[in-house]
Amino acid sequence: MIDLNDYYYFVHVVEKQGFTPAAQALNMPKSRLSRHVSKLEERLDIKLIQRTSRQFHVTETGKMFYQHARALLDEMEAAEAAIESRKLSLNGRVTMSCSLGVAQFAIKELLVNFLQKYPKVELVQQVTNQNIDLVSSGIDLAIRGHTDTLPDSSIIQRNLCAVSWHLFASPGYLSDTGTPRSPYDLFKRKSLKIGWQPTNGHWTLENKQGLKTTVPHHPQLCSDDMNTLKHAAIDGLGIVSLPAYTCRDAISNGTLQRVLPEWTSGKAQLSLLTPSRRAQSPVAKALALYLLDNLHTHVGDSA
Amino acid sequence: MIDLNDYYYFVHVVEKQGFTPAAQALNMPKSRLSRHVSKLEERLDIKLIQRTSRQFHVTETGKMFYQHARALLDEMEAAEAAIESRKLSLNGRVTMSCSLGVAQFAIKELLVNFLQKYPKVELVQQVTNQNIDLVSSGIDLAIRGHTDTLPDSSIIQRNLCAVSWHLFASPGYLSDTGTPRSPYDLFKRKSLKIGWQPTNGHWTLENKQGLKTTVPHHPQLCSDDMNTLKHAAIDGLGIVSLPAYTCRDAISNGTLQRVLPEWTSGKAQLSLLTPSRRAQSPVAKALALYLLDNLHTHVGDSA
DNA sequence: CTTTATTGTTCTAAATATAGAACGGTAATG
DNA sequence: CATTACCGTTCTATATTTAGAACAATAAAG
Repeated sequence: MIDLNDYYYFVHVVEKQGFTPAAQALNMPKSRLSRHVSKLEERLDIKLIQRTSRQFHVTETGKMFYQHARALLDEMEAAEAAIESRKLSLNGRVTMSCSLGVAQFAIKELLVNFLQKYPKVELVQQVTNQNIDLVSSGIDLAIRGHTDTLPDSSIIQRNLCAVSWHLFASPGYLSDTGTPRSPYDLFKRKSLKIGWQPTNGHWTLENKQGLKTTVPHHPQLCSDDMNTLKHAAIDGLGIVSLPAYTCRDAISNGTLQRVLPEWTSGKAQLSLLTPSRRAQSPVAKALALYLLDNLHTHVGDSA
Repeated sequence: MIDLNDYYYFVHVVEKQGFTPAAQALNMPKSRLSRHVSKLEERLDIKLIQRTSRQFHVTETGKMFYQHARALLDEMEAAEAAIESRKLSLNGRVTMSCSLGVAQFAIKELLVNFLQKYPKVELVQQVTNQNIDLVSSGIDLAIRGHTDTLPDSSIIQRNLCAVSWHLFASPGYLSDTGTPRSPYDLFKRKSLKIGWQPTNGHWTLENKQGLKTTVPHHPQLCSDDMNTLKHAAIDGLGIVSLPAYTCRDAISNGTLQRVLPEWTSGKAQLSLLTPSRRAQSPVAKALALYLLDNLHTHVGDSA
């Protein structure tokens, strides 16, 4: 079977006029080069390099093959360079908006990766839980979480990923107060609640069979900040409903446990909003693409 | 590390619009394609194909990379086609001349391989032990064995390989008559001799230290045909001096043994003669090249 | 002529890639 | 809504490839 790497090895052996110099130029054992070139000759059923321990001569056929193989490698170098330049050439400023929760839990590492990949890009991030007007604020793209379909507008919306909300509590809390077995075990429990309007709360639970149950609970702490609620839960203050991805780390290191794993406490959608597809700068496009390509693996339900 | 095969796999996945169709087109498990494309993306540190179990989307970067990768594959196909066409396109007649011994023992398999590689080539082989005039006989190339340097002429000469002559005899003969320990043990032995002029013979032996000894022997059979002499020796008729390569098979299967392995009974040179380098047809060039590239591995002392 | 240095090839334990099946996730179908 | 069919990924025993040393061959140096 054809092996394109043979081309690579062959070209270097020809250009360095020998196996040993090629091997040290490529920093690999010469035995490998030897076997690859032999394999190539065997496959093509033609001698490309005439060699003894002291002579090195590229045959006529070998010279012709070298021309093609060199062109192939040039094409490879062009491809690699194009990728690199696409990463390096991207520059300029991009402004984005997102909620506090998304900023803290969903895209933190992603933005760092993006900026490392495109070192000339400047990113301005406006973190707010209010919905603001993208166009008048000069924002290139925004991430919004929502439960229902967003209203039509001139804004371009693209679906990023689905996000389930789960119930969480600390292992200590659960062993102290008992692990709930059904939604009814949650009735009027002490809890933590996102947002402060209203100050009393109820969870709408849904299982895989599609059954829905609404359970009232008693929030001891209401906050806009998911991180505050999460750490309150870790400290054993009660049960909290949060997007699944916000607690993935706490679940894996055991500081939180999922309550009623068969039930979800909400289903939201993350969408990417951009003012208008035409006017987008290359940086904004790249960031949008990057988020579309990668966010779901960091945040999506299936991740 | 860079792996050019990744380009190959990537191009096919893009062109077939999926891993499964590409896999069956290439007749390989899709798991391999999956890992290769993943590896490529990881190395380039960029997503090329956005894929879930039901969606397949080549990213902008992926499309650009595809253009280059496709060009690379085109170059590969050109290279492979050039090799094939070089093999197939070669046609026409080539006439060569050589001695009976060379024809029987040195180039028999080589010529078959050559003709299999270039199916449209016709080969005319004139086998004779006489030196004939290449130009007037319309011979494209000749192989000549000789001990001394050939006289200068308009003929192009290229060295093919050095050929040592050794002494051989059958194991039976040696056990019957005693295995010689030194050249003197050969004195006036019954023997087999190449050529018939003169009908009495003497061997000129030389060892690695450069010592030379001339020993007279008594030929019971003189013949121009090495094969006749070889089989006479196998049948136990006596000791024979022949080019080493003619008896390589008999040595390895045990029907002959080398006599006085420290001594050679002559040193010859095989040369390739061509009328004039300009006037050569492509076929003649190819055959000359083929013999230059391969003969020494079949015949040369080091083979 | 012997020694030395350097070449390409061969050998073998260890690392890597592969084939094929099993898997988990998703869209279309009844 | 449950079923079916299909897609890409993951898993794992098997097969291939590799690195590094040993090797054989050859030309240059002493």
